[in-house]
Amino acid sequence: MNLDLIDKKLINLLQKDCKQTTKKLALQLNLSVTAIYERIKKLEKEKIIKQYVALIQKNKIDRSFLVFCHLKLIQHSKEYLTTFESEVIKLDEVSECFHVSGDYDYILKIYVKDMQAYREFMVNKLTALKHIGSTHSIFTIGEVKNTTAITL
Amino acid sequence: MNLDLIDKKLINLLQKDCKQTTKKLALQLNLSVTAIYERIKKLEKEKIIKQYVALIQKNKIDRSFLVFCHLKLIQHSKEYLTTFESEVIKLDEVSECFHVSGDYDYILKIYVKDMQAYREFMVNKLTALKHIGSTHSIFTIGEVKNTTAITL
DNA sequence: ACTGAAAATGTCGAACC
DNA sequence: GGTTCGACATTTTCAGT
Repeated sequence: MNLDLIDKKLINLLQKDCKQTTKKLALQLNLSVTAIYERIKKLEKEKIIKQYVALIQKNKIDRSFLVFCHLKLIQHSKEYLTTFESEVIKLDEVSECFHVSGDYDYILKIYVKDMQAYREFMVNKLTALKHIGSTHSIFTIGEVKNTTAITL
Repeated sequence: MNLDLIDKKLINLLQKDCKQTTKKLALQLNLSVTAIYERIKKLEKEKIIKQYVALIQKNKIDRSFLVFCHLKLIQHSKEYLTTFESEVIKLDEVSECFHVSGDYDYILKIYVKDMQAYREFMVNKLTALKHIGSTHSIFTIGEVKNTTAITL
């Protein structure tokens, strides 16, 4: 699908606040409510907009300690990869997990309450998974930028 | 604020789909529409819910090449840190940037179109910033898990 | 927390530029 | 592609209990 300038602006606005009314969006984009309505429906149908979600302030729910974990498997057979992946998905603390190229195999992004909670997570959950070779944890000491929006 | 079980379930539901009607939420949680309505308002007022956003399918907008970049500054004076941070925030390609402990200073999460776009980003934007010592790029070859939700 | 009701929006068809 | 108009369904919002 081809996105024109208005689509892009619309997407940018919805990435900042998806609960604004079509009326408000229409005003900002100088179009009618119906036109905006139809563009949004199209973006949803084309799955360009894949989801509408609430974002939570993590420090208010005791989950603001962020750790990146670099992880290596003991071996790289397909079986090892898939079993590890299907298991790591289930861990609630792991909000992101990417298979990467380079010195290690995976990067995990982990939100927990504090260092003690991280220790418990490591001991009881992460290193309990099969086929794990080594891990390296990097602790976040400051959030400079953290957005879900891709500016078009 | 103290969250009871219903609040937690409500937050979990809104993190998956924040556009469901209060009616639908009420049914799932066995409460009246108004009760849910007031709980949501409370969560918003307390800033536990900080934002409602649309999530975009990145491959449909040519931004599905994900790179993690580990970055070191040449020096760690407060001035160097703050100027770097205020500059890196402005880069649209950088969706996340965290100050971390360890071998390097920052981890950046960067979404671009492809390797060529990444090269251009590096040459023209990132390494154009002041005070940068070294960078190390890690390329993502697979997305195992990528959620914005924190399960309560 | 609930019921009930008013106000606002969402939704969509139709006629048209 | 865009517009306006209109109408009904649905939701949001809130007062009263």
